Amino acid sequence: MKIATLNINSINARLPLLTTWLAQQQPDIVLLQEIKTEFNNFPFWDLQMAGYEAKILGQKSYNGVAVLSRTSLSVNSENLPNFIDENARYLEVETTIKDIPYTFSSIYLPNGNPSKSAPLDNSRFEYKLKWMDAFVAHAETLLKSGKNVILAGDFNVMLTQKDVYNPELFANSPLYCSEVWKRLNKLIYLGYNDSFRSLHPLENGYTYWDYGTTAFQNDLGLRIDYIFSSPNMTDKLIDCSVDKKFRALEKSSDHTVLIANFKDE
DNA sequence: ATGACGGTAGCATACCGA
Repeated sequence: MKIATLNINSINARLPLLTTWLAQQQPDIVLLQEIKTEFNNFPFWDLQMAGYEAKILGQKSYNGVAVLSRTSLSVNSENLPNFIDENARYLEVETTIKDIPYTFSSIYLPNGNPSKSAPLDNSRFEYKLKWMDAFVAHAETLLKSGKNVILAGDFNVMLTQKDVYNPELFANSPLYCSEVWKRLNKLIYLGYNDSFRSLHPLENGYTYWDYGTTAFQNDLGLRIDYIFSSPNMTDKLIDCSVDKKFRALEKSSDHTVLIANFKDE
C-alpha cells in the first residue's frame, strides 16, 4: 500500500503536474493540503479519469484538504471533532484495501506566524497551539479505537535541528520552538511513528524549499511534512522517501511529495 | 528582519505563506 502526502499549493494551478505524477507513481492514497478551492471548483472529473475518487474539505483561496483514493472512501470527520475552526485543515476518511480497513487523515496544521500587518500579534500562534492540543487529543482517541491509522500532511513543525537547514535562523519560530515540540512529541509518545525519521535517522528529509531562486538549488529546506502511523502499522512500514524530483518540476509547489509503503497483509 | 516569490480574489492591490 503506497501512501503519499503533498502540500500542493492550489490544486487547480498544478493539476497537470499532479495527474502526471499519479500516472507515474500509482499511489493507493494521496493526502493533499492547501488545495485552495471549494467544492464547486475542485477537479473531481480529472481525478476520476486518473483513477481516483476524491473527498475534500474545501475553502476558497486558502487552506483546504483532500484525500484521493483508488478504493472507495467514506468521510469520518470534516474538521477536528470538538474544535470549532473557520479554516479547512482536517479531513478524516475510511477505506478498505485488500480487506483491511484504514483511517486516513489529511492535516494542514496552522503556521502560527503573525501577519505582516500585525507582526506583534500572537493570536495565530495561540490558535496553532490550541489546534495541536485538539489534534493530539483526537489522535489519542483514534489510537484507543484500535484502528489502522495514518495521520499525514503539512504539520508546519520542524522537530529537531536535523529538520532545518539553519536552526539558528529559526530559533523560537512558531515552527521551531518548545511549545510545538512538546505537542508533536506527545503524538510520538502516544505511539505514532514518524515514518521517514524512523527509517532515515541521518538524512535531512526536507520536504519544503522556499520559492526564492536559491533555496532549492542550495538545499535550504525544512522537514515539515510527515506521515505518522499508529503503532499497529509500524511493523508494516517498508520504506518512506521524499520525491525531490517533483519539487524540481517547472511550476511546482514549494513543498514536495512524501511517500510511504506499507505491507498490505 | 526583510523581501522575493507564488497563488487567489478580482481588477489594484491586499492577504497568505514558513
